[in-house]
Parts: sequence; C-alpha cells; structure tokens
Amino acid sequence: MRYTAEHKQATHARILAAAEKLFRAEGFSGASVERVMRAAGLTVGGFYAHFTSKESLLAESLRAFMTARRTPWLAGLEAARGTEFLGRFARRYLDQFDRDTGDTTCMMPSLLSDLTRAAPEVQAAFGQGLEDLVGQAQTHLPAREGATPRQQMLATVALCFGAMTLARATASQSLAGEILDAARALLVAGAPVEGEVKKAPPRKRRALASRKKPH
Amino acid sequence: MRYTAEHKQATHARILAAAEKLFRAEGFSGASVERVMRAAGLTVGGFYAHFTSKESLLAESLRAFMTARRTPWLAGLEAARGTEFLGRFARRYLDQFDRDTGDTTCMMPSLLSDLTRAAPEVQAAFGQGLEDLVGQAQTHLPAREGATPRQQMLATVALCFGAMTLARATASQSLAGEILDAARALLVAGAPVEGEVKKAPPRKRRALASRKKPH
DNA sequence: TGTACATCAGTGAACGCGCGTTCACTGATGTAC
DNA sequence: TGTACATCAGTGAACGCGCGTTCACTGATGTAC
Repeated sequence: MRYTAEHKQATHARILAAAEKLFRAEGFSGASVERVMRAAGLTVGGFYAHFTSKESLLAESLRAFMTARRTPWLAGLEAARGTEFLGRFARRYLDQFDRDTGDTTCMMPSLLSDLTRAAPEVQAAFGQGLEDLVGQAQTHLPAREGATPRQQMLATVALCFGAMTLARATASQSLAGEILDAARALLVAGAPVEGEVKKAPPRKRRALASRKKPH
Repeated sequence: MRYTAEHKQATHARILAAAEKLFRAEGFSGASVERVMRAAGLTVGGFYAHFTSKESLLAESLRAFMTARRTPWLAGLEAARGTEFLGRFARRYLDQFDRDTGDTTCMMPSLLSDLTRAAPEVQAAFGQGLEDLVGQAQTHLPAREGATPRQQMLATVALCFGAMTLARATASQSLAGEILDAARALLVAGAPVEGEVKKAPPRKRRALASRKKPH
C-alpha cells in the first residue's frame, strides 16, 4: 500500500480498465463488482473508496472508454470527407468483428440494451460521449442534400452499432458476415459490393447472467 | 386446475405473453422466473412443467414474438416496393418510440446485447426469426445497383434496431429524436428531411438488474 | 535526525436478499370397469 | 350410472449460491515537532 494520490489514481485506472474489459465480455449484470476488483488485483471491499455504486462505475467506464478512444479512432480517417469519411468510419468499425481480439473492441454492442434501462447518470454519460464523437466527426462532413452532417453521423453510428450487435447476436457466422456486408454496402451505395462473405474464427461464448447450474 | 391439453396450452401461452412483456421491460436478467410466473397468474414451481430453463423461455419467447408479429407488421407495407418499401418499414418501426405503449413494441432493443452472449439455442431462434423476416420482406425489393434485396433488408433492420436502441439509451429526449430522424433520413436520402424533432412524453425508467438498496 | 501521531487505500468477513432450480405434495380431471 | 384409480398441471417450501454494499480493521505513508 503506497498511499499517494498518484498511487490511488493508478489503482482507480486499473479498476476502470478491468471494468471495461468485463462489461464488454459479460454485460452489466454479468460482470460483478467482486470479479472486477479481483481482475484489478484488489478485493471487493476497496471498491467503495473509488466509486459510489456499481452504476457509477458503469457511467465512468463509458466516459473513460469514449473519451480515450475517440481521437485515436478518428485519426487516419481525417483525410477523407463526406461519404468517403462515413464509409471508412463504418468499415473500420465493422471490421472489428473479424479481428475480435477483445481488448480494443467497442463496448456498445455488449451494453446498449442495458443502457436502455440505466440510471439517468449512466445515460447522460453515454449521451455526452455520443455528442462528443458526433461533434468531432462532423467537421469532415459537408452538408448534403437531405441530411445535415450531424444527421449523417448519427445515422452512421446507429447503423454501425446495430449491425455489429446484430452480427454478434447470431449463431450463424455466415449470416453475421452478410449483416456486416449489408451495412457496409448501405453507406457506399452505388459502389461495388464485396462479393464474398468473410470467414471469421469461431468466437468464444459466455453464458447469460444466470448462475452456474446449482444442485 | 382444469387439466386438459388445451388448458395447458393456454397456460403456456400466458407464460409466454408475460415473459415477452417482462423481457421487454427489464431485459433477460432483470426479469426473474418468479416474476414472470406471477405475472402469468401462477407460482414459480410450475415453470419447469413448461420450460426446461430460463434460457429456453427466452428462445421460445423470441420465436413466438417474431412469428406472431411478422405478417401483421408487413401488412400495409405491401403496396410499396424498393426504396419506398424500406422507407415505410423504417418509419413504421421507428415511430414506435413515440407511441411507446409497451405491449406491442419490439423486444429487440431490450434484448440484443443479451443475445450477444446467449446460448446457441437462443441465438439460433433469433437468427431464424431474422431470416424469416428478411425472406418475407425480400419479395418487395427489386435488386438495386450495389445491393441485393437481402442486403438491403438486412441493412435496414440493422439500422432500425441500432437507431431505436441508441435512442432509448439516451437521457436526452431531443438527442433521441435526432437519432430517429437521422435514421429515417438515411433510408430516404435525397427526400426532404423532417424539419423538427418530435417531442415524446417522458418514458418510465427502470433500474438495471441490481437489487433494491439493501441495508 | 528521530519519534509520535493522523490519514486513508485497501482487506476480509459479514449483511440481507433475490436468484434459478428442485421436489414432495395436492386435487381436479379423464378413464376403466 | 357409479366408483376406484392413474395422471399430471400447478403449489409452496426449500436448496445452495452469488450478488451489491457495509464496516471494523490494518499498516504503510506523510506530517508535526
């Protein structure tokens, strides 16, 4: 126990990193406070020196994730503008499905349904993260007939989140691939469609939040 | 206790209806078997005479929901073809947000993230429901430059699910409205955009799956 | 420089609770004679 | 028609368990003198 402000901040960041990983893998109710703390190398009891509740951990995780990832994520897309920017954005996002290494993947497909029912604090954090992303991306989008830059970006994000979640919700790898391709095609309408469905390695599967079989 | 095959079927259907409602309102882990049974006018113990596990209840709920709703849902859209069909489909779907009466709303925004981690049985049921929907809708979609009918429909469904879930995940009613409008605009690109954000009545909120405050 | 004290990050056991599932039972029904 | 029996949908209590949160504590650190 080192007991300096920097040490506490480092511990706090470790808990956040562990939470991000577990929330992504198991959802909100699937990731228990005890397992998050253990994954951070600590014990349960210490949790409340860092967060007031499990929900506030979720809120802070979302804030941290969205803030940390936004700028690096958009870097490299910055040369493109308009439709090309949106198409590249979507491709980069949807390609995560195949090189699903876990630690850098987006948390949203795992959490969006939970956010639907979350406390206002959590929803506000998520909403702010979304606003920041849209605001930053917007500068690459000239107004287009029928849709403002803001609308273009919001629709693209909705499509990306929806397609990725849908693809992960499907037992069929080939259907998942088709969903992702279909989403890519919608944003580059008119451009040639990718002919073949990508093959992805089978992904690990986790039980829903129910306990392991008792008795 | 009436004890006929028809009686048992009726009870089964009542449990399914209660489950549909509770899963939609509270997600998979938020809706307990006991509360589902109580909502169906029964006691917990009887559950396992109808279903082998909570997960199989989810699988059957999804099957029942998607089968029962598909044809009535598509009715009325059938006159339209191509882009107009997709636009009307999306509008009908996304308009649910505002007239959110609860009982007829889509289950997916509440459950998609859970499905991401669900047992193969559950994912297979969902995948089949999706296939059936796409198959039936496809007949209204001529092939279009850049995307097959199947791709068009898959992308539209992904966009609808994504936009609706995103809209519900946001504490801000105005942002929610913008997300829905942006999604509508993406599918009718080129057509005039709806000028104003719709005002929706505040929706009730539920806690995440955590218990009520102990102590 | 050395000692006494206050701080507080983190520990570990405990709390009350709701969960999914099991199981011995009850009692209304359909069937056999 | 009347009686004895088998069936089985549904009951209600119990099971073992993991959950979020609390709390008395410990011990390394920074501070005062």
